[in-house]
Amino acid sequence: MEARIEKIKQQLQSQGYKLTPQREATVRVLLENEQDHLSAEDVFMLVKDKAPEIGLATVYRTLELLSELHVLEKMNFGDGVARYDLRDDNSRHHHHHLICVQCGAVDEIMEDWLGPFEERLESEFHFQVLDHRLDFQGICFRCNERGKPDSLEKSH
Amino acid sequence: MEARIEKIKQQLQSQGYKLTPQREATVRVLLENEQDHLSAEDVFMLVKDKAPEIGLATVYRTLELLSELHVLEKMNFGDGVARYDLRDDNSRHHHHHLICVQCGAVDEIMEDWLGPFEERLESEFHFQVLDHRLDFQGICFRCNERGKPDSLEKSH
DNA sequence: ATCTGTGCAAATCTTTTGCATTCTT
DNA sequence: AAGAATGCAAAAGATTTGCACAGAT
Repeated sequence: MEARIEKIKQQLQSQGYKLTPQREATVRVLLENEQDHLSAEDVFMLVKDKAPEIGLATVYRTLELLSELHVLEKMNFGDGVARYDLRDDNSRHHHHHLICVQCGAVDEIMEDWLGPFEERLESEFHFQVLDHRLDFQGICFRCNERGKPDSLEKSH
Repeated sequence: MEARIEKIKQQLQSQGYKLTPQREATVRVLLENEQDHLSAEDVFMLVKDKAPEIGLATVYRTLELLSELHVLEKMNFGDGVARYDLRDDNSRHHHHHLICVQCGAVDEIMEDWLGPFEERLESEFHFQVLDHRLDFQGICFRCNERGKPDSLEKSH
């Protein structure tokens, strides 16, 4: 954790920015909730516990800055708010999302299935791929289990 | 075209809704610009040519209604506005997007590459897939050509 | 008459911006 | 003192909602 903060600090400094207390508190919240796809409002509320004087605008500015540095990825799952994902260490991000339409959970698959397709895009479509995004909408395993704990259960 | 409007009319009527003149004008705009991923504002301006008295709220309500009926898909490409895609005739939609980060164009690939993965998700992850979304960000063939018309051109 | 749909304006919600103040160097 | 960063409040932009009115059955 400290190592990752140190790294982000260096990414900021290499571009002339500082890791201020507010920015650090924001980054810590993101690290502590790495799987959670927080919205700006979510981050704001969590950061307020650590640094109650912080303003919402600062959170937005920090998230924007970190997105520009490719520390975060700004995503939109269609619910009207932007959500932020810490990126894997370097450049491209290689995971996919499983979005449950029932409970709203967003799980991640930490594999990259798209390499072969990206090659086809470049050779056949002359499209130079910089990044990708793959989301599946459906019913997650938790909701599936809840609905029919096992095949022995009677329906009503 | 008329056949598709007729079909949408029936989808509406089967749920107790009517294809009013405003709704029909909206649908026609969507059909005429099928590849264009229009925003609500875009649709509004185009519909105004056909039906100048229409209100923006009506366009929003129509787009929302058609999305609920799965005639349209509401998408978000990250530029702060929702965009709408006519869906292929029936249920699941099977095309992918190539989003150019340089000129903003959104092209479509009318193939479905994900069938095998969806099977894996169901068997390995117990995730019941209802739909998916696959977007690639990169540089489109047009911008690529503009940048280097052919490989004979010298760089500066 | 009733019920759906519409236009307009106001309200709401998320995000951005202006500006005076604070912090860091 | 100078520049960067912050907090607050106001502004902006997209979308939704309340409501009186128009249209169709």
